[in-house]
Amino acid sequence: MAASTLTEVARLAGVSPATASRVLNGSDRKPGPGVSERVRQAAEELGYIPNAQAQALAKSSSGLIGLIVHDIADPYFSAIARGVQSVAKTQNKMVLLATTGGTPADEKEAVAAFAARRADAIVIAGSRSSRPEDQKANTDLAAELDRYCRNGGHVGIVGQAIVGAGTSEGYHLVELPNEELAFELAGQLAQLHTGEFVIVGGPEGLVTSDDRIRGFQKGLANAGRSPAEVVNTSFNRAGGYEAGGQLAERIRSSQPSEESRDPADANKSRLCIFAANDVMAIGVVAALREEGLRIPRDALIAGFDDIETLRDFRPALSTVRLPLEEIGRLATLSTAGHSRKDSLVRSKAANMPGHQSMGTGAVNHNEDQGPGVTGEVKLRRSTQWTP
Amino acid sequence: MAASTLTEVARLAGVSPATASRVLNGSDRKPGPGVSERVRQAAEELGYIPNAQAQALAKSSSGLIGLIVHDIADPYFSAIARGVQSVAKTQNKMVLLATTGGTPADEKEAVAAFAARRADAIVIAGSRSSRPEDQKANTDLAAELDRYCRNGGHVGIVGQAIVGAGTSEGYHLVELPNEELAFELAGQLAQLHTGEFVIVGGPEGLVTSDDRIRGFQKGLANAGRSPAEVVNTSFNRAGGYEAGGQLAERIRSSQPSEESRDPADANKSRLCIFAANDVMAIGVVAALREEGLRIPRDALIAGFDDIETLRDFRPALSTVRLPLEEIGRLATLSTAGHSRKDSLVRSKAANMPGHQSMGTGAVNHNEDQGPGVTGEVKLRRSTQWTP
DNA sequence: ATGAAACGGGAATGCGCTTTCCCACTACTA
DNA sequence: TAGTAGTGGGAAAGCGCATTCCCGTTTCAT
Repeated sequence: MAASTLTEVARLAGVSPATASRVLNGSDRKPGPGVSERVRQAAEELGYIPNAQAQALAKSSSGLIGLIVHDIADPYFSAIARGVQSVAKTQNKMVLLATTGGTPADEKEAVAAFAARRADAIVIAGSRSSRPEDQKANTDLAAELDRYCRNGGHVGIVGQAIVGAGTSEGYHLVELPNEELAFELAGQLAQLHTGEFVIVGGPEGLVTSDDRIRGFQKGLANAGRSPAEVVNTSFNRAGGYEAGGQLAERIRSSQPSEESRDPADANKSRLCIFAANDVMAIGVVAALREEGLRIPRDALIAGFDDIETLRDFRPALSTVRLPLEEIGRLATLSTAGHSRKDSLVRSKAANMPGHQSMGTGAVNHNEDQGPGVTGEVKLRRSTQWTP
Repeated sequence: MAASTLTEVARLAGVSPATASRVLNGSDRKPGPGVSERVRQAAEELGYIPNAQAQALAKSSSGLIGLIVHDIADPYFSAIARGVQSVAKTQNKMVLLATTGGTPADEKEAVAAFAARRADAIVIAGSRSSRPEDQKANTDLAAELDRYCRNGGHVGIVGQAIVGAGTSEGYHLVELPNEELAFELAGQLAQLHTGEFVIVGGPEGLVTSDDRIRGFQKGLANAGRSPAEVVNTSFNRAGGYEAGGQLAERIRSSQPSEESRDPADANKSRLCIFAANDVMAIGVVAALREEGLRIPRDALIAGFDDIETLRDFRPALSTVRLPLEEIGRLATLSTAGHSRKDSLVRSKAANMPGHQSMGTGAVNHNEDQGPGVTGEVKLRRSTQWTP
């Protein structure tokens, strides 16, 4: 018992397949009411479901949106995925998922697979890699994307432009103000913390991480502070946990003895640890606590992303809110044309008030005045420490 | 500049499309080495990417796995999605995502859409609804699934069987021992908590929630405790937060005055709140804290699922570990045939030691000895309270 | 009343690929 | 040497649908 076809429906309704096709889909030609009714009824009777493959083949448009993420279980990506999914739904499209672990080679594979499926659009989330060993794969990825675009595809990129990719028609970049927001976060933290800073970041060459680290360092410099030491590790909870273990030792050894401890200078001796994302920050906290240290008594922790499920964490992380779901929406909308008149699209905010020396020049890099994303620093003044 | 076709490759290589097809895909007929080389080179030169739609149409198998979830940003579902994705990758398939918010009508739509795309398999995660008003939609869903299966599709269902769905060949159920594990959790909690219990659950008729509530109540009864009051709300953080607000008042009003408070009887006056999932539990905690209450001083909180990003929450939730990623894997594998000899598949553990009165009879319901899932209670003995 | 224009419907072609069927040719065995 | 099995390749028929023509009818303006 195979699925019924349009031809069968047509035969049952006593019309030609062409007519059946016209009534069952939104064709511009509208058959007569009597005929329409018969066809619709026949379709109902047979439980007809159009073969999307055949449709796609015939009109070379698949109704598919490809989404590329590092890891769908990472709350950062799943939040973006929700945004993508939501606009896909409004457009009657489906989203095809590919997870790559961040490997450019896998991303290239995914793009090829999406191209093979004639996806109408591809959304790439997740940091680029600028590591030398990934350069070749990045070039291949760029080439693959170029080809996809030349064949009429649209791609929306979240974060950073893909190095080596041409600026052809189909490219749409949703920039994330990682550097700017990290800059601002550093500035605000520097105001309430007089002690030392340490940065826990992802592996060198992970652009998102590097951007945030760079911004943070610049923010410190701008506040007249010396650069923070950087610990590079993996860009996830495990990495944060590992770094936290190292830092715990260090904190303990540099701590004043229990007797001489004075709440008044706690702030000076205390470390402020900036983790390049919230999940890492949580890992840091877990490790520190496991070593018997207490937050915020022994260290101040800041993260990035403002992950939803982590907002109820206590003491609350200082972090930076990124509207992840909207970012996903924007990236998807940008591929659908007409995005600039959409109300969801706002101009990118200047996130570095009163500071021009960062070298980025104009804040909005988008030549085409494309969608911009605004974030927000969420500072937690958990300066008081619990003994 | 359109994408190149197989015919073009064939022409460039000086062979027929048939031959080109044979060399570029794993056909059973292997053309001569010279020819193969020419074709492969021509394909390379043209940057040929096979049109998956056309392939799917021709061999009526799409290489697609459909995944239906309530909300991809919910960590419960994104963990399952990761599992699905991982086995999809090993099978060289792609996963198509549909989010439904739990509405059976939307789930039916999703199944139809997947069927239209000729998905090789469909995995449905997310609780069923047993509410009367959803009955019609459930029946429709079952019918749609039945049809899909009769047409050769395979479906893997996570959690509960879909009411009204026939037990045809393609059906595979990955049962979750929600009731059993909640039973056990209640038993263990009853051992360390002498006070009252309250249950915060999802809306009545949400089967997963109902199962967990029922199991918990039975566990309490088995421990000689009176049934807990049940607060029904939405099955997410917001619901937990709302319920937490109500409970806060109640806790405060029933609390002994500050002066007469005696740590010795804290355990008796304290409430133990079981939230039907971790995210709700976090919501409860957030609300209680906002009302000035402290955990675990003023209340004990337990959850369910053991969500990864929530494991570092302090004080740690008592919860139940469900191997979500593996559940996703199992559900996907079950649709691929041969799952029962797979090493990942273990028999379902009996999670109700020494207790036979629950009425479920044999613990393993799977007639076909299909895959089973084992969970684990994670009790947190945070009985000491911080003043 | 007669022409053009609009309309409702069907036949046929093609989307890009797989697969069956068929043919020519080689390499055996008897 | 003749007959047969095996082998590498091509021609062609779809897979299920959209769409372009094309044709017969009706409607309207002239």
